[in-house]
Amino acid sequence: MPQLNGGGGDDLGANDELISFKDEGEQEEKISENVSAERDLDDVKSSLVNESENNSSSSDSEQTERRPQPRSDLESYEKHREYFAEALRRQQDGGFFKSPHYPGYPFLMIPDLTNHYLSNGSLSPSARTYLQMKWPLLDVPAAATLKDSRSPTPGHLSNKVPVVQHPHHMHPLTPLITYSNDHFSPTSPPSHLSPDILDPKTGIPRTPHPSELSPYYPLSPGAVGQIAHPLSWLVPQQGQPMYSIPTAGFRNPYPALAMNPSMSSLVSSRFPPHVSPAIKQEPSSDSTGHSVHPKSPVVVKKEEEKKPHVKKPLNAFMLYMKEMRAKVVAECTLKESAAINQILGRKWHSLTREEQAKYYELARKERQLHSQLYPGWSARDNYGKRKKRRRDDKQKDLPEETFQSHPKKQCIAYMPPEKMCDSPASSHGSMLDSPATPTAALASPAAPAPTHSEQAQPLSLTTRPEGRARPPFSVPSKSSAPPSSSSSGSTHPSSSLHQSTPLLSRPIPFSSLPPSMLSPPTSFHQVALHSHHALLQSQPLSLVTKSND
DNA sequence: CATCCTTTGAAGGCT
DNA sequence: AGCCTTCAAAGGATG
Repeated sequence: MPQLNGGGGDDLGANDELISFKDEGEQEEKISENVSAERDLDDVKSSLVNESENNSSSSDSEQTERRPQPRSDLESYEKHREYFAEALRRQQDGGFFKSPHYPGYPFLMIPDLTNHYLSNGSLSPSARTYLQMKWPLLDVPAAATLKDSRSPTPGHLSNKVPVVQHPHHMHPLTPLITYSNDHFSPTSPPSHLSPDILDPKTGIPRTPHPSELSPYYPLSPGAVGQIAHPLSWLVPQQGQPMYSIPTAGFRNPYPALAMNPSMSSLVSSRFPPHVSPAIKQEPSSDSTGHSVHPKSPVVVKKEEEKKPHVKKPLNAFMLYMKEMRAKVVAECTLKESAAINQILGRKWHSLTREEQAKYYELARKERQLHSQLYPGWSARDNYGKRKKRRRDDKQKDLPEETFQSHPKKQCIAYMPPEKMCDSPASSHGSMLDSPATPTAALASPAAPAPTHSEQAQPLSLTTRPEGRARPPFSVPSKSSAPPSSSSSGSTHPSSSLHQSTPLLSRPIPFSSLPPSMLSPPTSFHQVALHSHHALLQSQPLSLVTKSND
């Protein structure tokens, strides 16, 4: 599926996995893994065939391909994942997938999303977005709506949970997807089905030669704002793009960047074209280096305000949060982000090393992309962008580590409502262990990942109150911090506040185990984990992270 | 309306 | 080197 291929040499191609078939061998392997559950596949197949027979309204006689149901019957991509996997395989073998969705465009290219299923079997938001881009008629329920029957949507939430994830509510990794060069137009069929790629004579899709591919996102200036749906995904939230997408039309993006097509599509779609890659270039100089008129502070200030705010790339946890938030929100009665984030924080710790590694890798690519787009950008640039220095103020107010004087509401307020969900208080623990969390070790793919035990175990389940009395397994966070544990953990604001009272608690033994021993989990530390877990669970847990005592 | 809350991770500045 | 601060997302709560 060439039009989905990000093109060769895309070292940023997080999405290569997703939609390109560069490494067919690998793809094949993944696919075969995916379809190895023959029984499921058979079920799906027969189900699809039956449904197809019942619903077949098309007169196509070419039933050589079993196919998923048209929109109304295709409940979800997930449901038919095996089918799609097989279709994909066939496609890679040179065949085509016959789409029932587009009468005029009989063939549909199947994206390989086999690696983008979440653990719950649903597609990742980025994959959803992709699907919605490519298959606008396909109902792809948002994660929030994919809850299985055991977690019915609370009535009061039902009208707030999007049936289909809003395009703008996309996963930040979406830009990493090697979107095809085509894009949607409200009035035209998806371009991947466009006659452009159909052989004009036979009507059969052909594989466009790379040279035939139009420039990625060949939008005319101003087109962005005119295309509501398909491109609105470019603007994540509240009209605010991930990396400040301007309303202005595209200009020639970043000639300085040697970008491959997929990269340029990202640039033109997501990153502010008028932000120079060398963002720190002297603003008072024009492109020729000539000095321009010195500007008054007011003008400079205005221009600064005009300047798009290039945000920090999302880190692994942020990416995870984006992906999982909707799900957690849907499963809980909670809506408050602070509480949700606590849950997510704990869930994050419960992820396996591999699961986390995925996000670290994606975050790394985000950063890489970001740094290529904005070589001169510094996180420092955004300092002060927030309205206020709340913590500065707070710390001025708070003499020392006097949590007790913490005036704000406490998480404890969230305890009751979420028994049903994976609340921070419900099982293993608070995030207070986070300061010692070694996840930073994963920051680089090359870096040794934290041990499975470190991740899977609740770590220090000590909540703030208990935390003050040190848990048996704990050691001061600094003493045995695993390689690198980086400041990360101990650096976030709340933990900073807590630093004088080491809460935490990281179990000693596992952190020093060699990774080979830790992953996959051995019976040894599974047992250990279990006992540790049991111990911790026996302790009263609280969401209170900042106790008053 | 602006800010806080809450999480983890990354980055930069400071000591 | 290690510590500290800020920001990234999110959206209800709060002042």
